[in-house]
Amino acid sequence: MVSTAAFAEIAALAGEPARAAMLQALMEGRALTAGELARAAGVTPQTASGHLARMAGAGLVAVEKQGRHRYHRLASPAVAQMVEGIMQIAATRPAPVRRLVVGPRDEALRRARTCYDHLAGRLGVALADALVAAGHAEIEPEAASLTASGVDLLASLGIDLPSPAAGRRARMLCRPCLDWSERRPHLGGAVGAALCSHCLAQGWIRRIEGSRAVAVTRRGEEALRRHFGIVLT
Amino acid sequence: MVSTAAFAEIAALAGEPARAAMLQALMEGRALTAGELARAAGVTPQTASGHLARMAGAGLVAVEKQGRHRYHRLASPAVAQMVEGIMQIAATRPAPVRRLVVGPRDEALRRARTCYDHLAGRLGVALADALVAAGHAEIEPEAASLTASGVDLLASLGIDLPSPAAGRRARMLCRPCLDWSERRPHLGGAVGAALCSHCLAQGWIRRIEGSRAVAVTRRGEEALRRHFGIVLT
DNA sequence: CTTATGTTTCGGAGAAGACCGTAACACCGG
DNA sequence: CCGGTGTTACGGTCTTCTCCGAAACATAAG
Repeated sequence: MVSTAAFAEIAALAGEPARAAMLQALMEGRALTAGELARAAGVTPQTASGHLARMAGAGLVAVEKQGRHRYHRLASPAVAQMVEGIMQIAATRPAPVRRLVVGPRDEALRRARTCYDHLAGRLGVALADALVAAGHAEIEPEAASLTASGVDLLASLGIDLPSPAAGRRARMLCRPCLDWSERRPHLGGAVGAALCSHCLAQGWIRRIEGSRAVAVTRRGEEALRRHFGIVLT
Repeated sequence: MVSTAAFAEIAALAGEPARAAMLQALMEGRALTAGELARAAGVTPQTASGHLARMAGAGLVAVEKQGRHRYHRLASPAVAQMVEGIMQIAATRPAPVRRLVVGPRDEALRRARTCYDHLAGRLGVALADALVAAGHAEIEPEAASLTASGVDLLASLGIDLPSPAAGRRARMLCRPCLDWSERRPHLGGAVGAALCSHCLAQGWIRRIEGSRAVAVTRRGEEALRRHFGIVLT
């Protein structure tokens, strides 16, 4: 058995508000400094440092020294998936008191955001829906797959997909990810990551500072409409 | 954002040793009484009762009254997936002190066990490998799929698969699940569950009391060899 | 009705852990 | 070599939460 103690320790690490906030902040996929994470969690740098040391020791975050900064990121996609899993449950909880005022920050997040390394929110779901509608993908809650035409389309856009099994297969299995705000699956995993980084590289979207939200640029709107037929509301 | 508070609350619930033990016990997929869970966690019934009430309130476990017993089970497959995700990380942690003596109980678990609703351990992985080798399935870390021949095979064995999209598609996407003891993917999700329950129903395997381990019966050995070409070491 | 079993509620004791202030330590740029 | 900034270590306070004993409640059986 995965020792209950080890299980509890990992979960307990994620179960403290300050550390939880840091993990969520790291879900934007970038590496952040201890100071940034301290601000994100609303604690002093000393406190954050202690938390980060513990999480690093447990293999939740990886640290990279660079000059006088120490960049922290999630240790692996597996950790991101664990965080996703917890968020999934947390999101299905009945809201204790329905927040009447949903800030603009929330609205931006629901519209488009990153989920570790891929796109989520209405944008992520719209992208997934568009691919399915055009026969480029099959997406179910448990698994997903790019069809041959989907692989071709992405290749024609210059998105280089990882090539498992020498990439000789026309179809390509990929990971679905249940969107917590839309409650519908979107594309995650390596394919989702490739799509997301391509959108960023092409300037179709850009990150909004200090948040996991992303903004769709004017050029992005046009590109998404032309290539995928998406018009984001 | 999924409020950090909600996220932390869920993780904290899973992060207390007694509750963690209960969640792990519930991963065998059956509904257990409060008393059984108390024993599994090594606490008194009063303590367990309190924990279970909190977890039920948070939507982690579902309760069903039956006479003077109250049966508790994981509230949803999503919760099982969250637990799996945490176990994944806990399993990759460097073992603090390598346990030299691995009990027979551990050996049984590594050989064959249930993972919420499907098979895991060497049996689960061998089953997955056999299906892949025979061209009945494609399994990758991120996603998996039964091929047309796989769907036919299972149908011919009398395993009724869930039929998404009216089941008119020959192929069937399904969920891979990384085995924590074997570190390789096996079949989970609805297809894995169908396979597992069929094995149980046919008497090919039987549960070992008080554990997530299962034993392969003599009849099961033969059936697994005949239908899938599996010889479990 | 009475007894036995399973479960929940209540209250207090005890332990664990988060937090910050202060101070020391590393590294960059000049 | 020397400020300035980002980060880590230490010590003490404080809150939080787990845990069990005792007792009440619910249900089934005799």
